[in-house]
Amino acid sequence: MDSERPEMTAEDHRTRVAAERRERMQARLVESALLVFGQRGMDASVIDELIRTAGVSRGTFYNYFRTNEDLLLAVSLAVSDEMMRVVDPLAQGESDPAARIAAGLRLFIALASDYPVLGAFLSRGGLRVLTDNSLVKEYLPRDLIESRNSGRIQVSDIDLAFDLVVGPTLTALHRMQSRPLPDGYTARLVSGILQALGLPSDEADSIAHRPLPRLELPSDSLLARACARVPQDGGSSEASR
Amino acid sequence: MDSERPEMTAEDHRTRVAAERRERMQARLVESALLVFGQRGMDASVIDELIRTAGVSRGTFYNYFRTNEDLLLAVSLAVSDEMMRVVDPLAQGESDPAARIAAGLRLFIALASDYPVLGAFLSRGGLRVLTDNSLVKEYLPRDLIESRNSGRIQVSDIDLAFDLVVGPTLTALHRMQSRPLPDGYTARLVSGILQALGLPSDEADSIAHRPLPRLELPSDSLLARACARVPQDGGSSEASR
Amino acid sequence: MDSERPEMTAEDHRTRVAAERRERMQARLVESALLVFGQRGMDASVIDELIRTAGVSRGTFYNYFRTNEDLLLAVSLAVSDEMMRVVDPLAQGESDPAARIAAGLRLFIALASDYPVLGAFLSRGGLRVLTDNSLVKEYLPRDLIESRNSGRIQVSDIDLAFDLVVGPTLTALHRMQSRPLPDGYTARLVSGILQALGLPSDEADSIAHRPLPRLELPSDSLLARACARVPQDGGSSEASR
Amino acid sequence: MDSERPEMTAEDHRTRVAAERRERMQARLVESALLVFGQRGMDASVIDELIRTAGVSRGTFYNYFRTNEDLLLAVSLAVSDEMMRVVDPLAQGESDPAARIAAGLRLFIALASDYPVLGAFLSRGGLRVLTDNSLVKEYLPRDLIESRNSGRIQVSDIDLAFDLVVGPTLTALHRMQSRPLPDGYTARLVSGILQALGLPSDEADSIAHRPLPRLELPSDSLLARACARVPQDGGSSEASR
DNA sequence: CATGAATGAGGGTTCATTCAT
DNA sequence: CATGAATGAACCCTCATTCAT
Repeated sequence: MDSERPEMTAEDHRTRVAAERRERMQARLVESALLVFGQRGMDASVIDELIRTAGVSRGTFYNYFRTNEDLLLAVSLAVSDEMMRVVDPLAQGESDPAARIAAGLRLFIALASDYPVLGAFLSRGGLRVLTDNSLVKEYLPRDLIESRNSGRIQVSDIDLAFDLVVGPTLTALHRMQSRPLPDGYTARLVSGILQALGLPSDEADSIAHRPLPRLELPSDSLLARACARVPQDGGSSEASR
Repeated sequence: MDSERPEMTAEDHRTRVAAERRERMQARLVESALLVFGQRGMDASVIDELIRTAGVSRGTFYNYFRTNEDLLLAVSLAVSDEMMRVVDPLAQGESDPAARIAAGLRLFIALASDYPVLGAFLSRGGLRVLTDNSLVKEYLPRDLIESRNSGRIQVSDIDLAFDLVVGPTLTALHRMQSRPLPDGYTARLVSGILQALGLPSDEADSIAHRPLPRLELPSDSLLARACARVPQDGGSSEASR
Repeated sequence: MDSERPEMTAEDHRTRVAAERRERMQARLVESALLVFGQRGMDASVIDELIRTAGVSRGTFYNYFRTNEDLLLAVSLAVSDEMMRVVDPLAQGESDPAARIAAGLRLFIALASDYPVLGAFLSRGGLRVLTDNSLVKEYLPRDLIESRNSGRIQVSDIDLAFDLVVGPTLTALHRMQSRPLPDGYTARLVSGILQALGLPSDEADSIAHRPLPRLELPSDSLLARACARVPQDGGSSEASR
Repeated sequence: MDSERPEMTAEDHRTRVAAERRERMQARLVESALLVFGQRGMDASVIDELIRTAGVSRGTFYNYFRTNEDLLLAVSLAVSDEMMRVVDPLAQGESDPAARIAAGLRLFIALASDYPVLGAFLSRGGLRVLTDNSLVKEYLPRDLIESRNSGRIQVSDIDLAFDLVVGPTLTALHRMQSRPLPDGYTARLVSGILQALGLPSDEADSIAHRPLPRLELPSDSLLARACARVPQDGGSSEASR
């Protein structure tokens, strides 16, 4: 992997180093933006605060993003991507689509709870951002459709099912911003959602309280790094699962 | 209330006329602000557009409101007030608290549907504004508590119940902004909500589909006047009830 | 002129006063812009310097002009307008079109010499601005055409004649910026121009040396006011006629 | 120049190769700058466009020029130099200084016409750049003085003569930017200039219409290479001579 | 030398708020 | 009280220049 012709190596090296630096800077900016959007909202004038948070010059920002919205888009994508990579594999462990939905929601809320920066971002962004998330945009409808087709849920209109699922979840994210969710809250919320979809209450309850696998962030996690930079740090939130 | 001493009458008259003028101006500003907030959101730069919409000078605005947020507050209060005056009396017709919640939600959504200006405003405002609304802040918890205490619903945590009710409603308001809700959507949404709260599905369905009284706006309605000033006017939306 | 109905008078008064204030501010800005453009050129970043020169806030500028070019246009128009109102009536005293051209050019150069602010502006603007001037754009072609049609000049191509006239004039404006034109320079320049157009040298000389009427600026003169605000003031320049 | 001591040769070689590379890079930058200045003017933000045009990195630019103005100076010098090397030898063929001036002007204008990149550059630069040009700054005054001293022209003030010559020429360059000069335009312009200087019209005409030698660019011509890189290429412009 | 990321001063523009008339 | 000109802080964005690799 190393005994190349020297002149190739030199150039390769330079190129690779440069690309890595660029990538790290981009990550640093996205990470800072996640913080700032969470604190000030998506419509705030953000650039000044961002570059202070990232410890970077004005010009640097514009070397990476052409505009405010560009940045928001990038953050949304990065967040979405990381959530999917973390939550989805765990949720896919369930073969029952209703259980999959339940697990996904609980993990999702747990993630937002464990990483308050994420919660703040999603809560601030509201439906606008939440709907951009692959987790919500891709996986949820897919699981809802499968649930309906296999008769697991009684709601035929997928849009309607979507509203019944996403609405309470978002409201919970919002609530979480002012104070941590009480013990068992999330499971009971999800149970309610399943009942709204037409599952019998005892079954909903049992599904919503199954033990959950442990969330594991990737080593280069955006969320982990972003949270590490907030003054009051978010401890673990066993309670909210 | 009127047979005063004659020499006072002239002054009284002047005072009363002035007060009425002031009131009318205030109403005009709030009405315009409702439009503008609905179109551009709560964080937008609003004042220029507002005074143009109201056909009023900059200075006049500041004679009535000290600041941007002041205005938002006033609009929220006015909206809240009118909604309560319209929806609540009708909902109170139900003696079953669960049915009262169902009727309230359906009327609420129907109102937002009939008066798109209201829908836009509430959707744009999200939980931030919705939670300020007396309808939601006062009446809903009251009915939820009563329902729980009388065993009509199985959710003991009122906050949780609140999330299960408000979340889907808000999501529906949001959905409505891009396209009218399909026929019967609202009733089925409310049925789902009731099931989430623990009602059996057949009972939830039956309650959510009961005939509704007709909405009647007060003669000096803020909503009616605001909607009358929008280019494409909102027709009646029987469908969404 | 004053015994109107009182309520009309009051409003009229207010309206008129406001309009006058606005007009004065606009004049002040244009006047300052004339200075600044003359000192820094048309492409310079001008707004900061302008508002400092005018002693006015950033916002005020934008209440009157939407952009840099807007301002340049306004200044060009104002300058053009004043020049026409000053120079043209005097030049029209001549019935011979060639003599009219000669008088116009000499007065034009004398004006730029007497009011260095104008000279700087026109010199800096070069053909771009000069060609926008009605004096040059309207009157000169008209007189050239008349001269040609009556056989006073031998150049049939009006564009060519235009170049032969405008070119040296502009160069003289440029020269004037570094040091005052020597005595009789302008007359000799104009004589050369007339010869270029085909007049015999003795006739050209005689026409170019005729006594000139005295320049008289309007009482509210933009040029006078602008010059009055320059540190080293431009004295009279008998020499350059 | 070549029979050095053998042990030095290797180093010499390296040195010479490096120097040549440096020279080629410098030429490439100047060439690109000529294009860019011509397209965007002297005051435009130029460096980004320049390095894109030259296909070179930011840093490289600063290895050759310390600043923007440095670059403009270098381009002016290079342009001036090439023009002199092309035009002057041909003009010196005339023994009559007036004819020399005429030939120089016509060749100058023809050059700007044949190589639109040059025309754009000079027209954009105006007197600021034109006056820096050796052609104009050195040769023209010399010929004017000789003409005056030998009684060929009647204008005693050399500055005045200069204005009468340079002014129309510059205006013609400007005109040429919007549309090609009509047939014979240049000759007639030059005839007018000679008349302005005091030559009789028939003589001026005859001098200005003498056949011209053909322009021949050096093999490593800056102009040729620059023009070759412009999308729509400048064909030959026999017309304008 | 070549490279291109980083810098930050500088200029443009908006908009909530004040205040003299 | 109505008016609308004036204000200036706050933002957005560009681009000449530097510097580590």
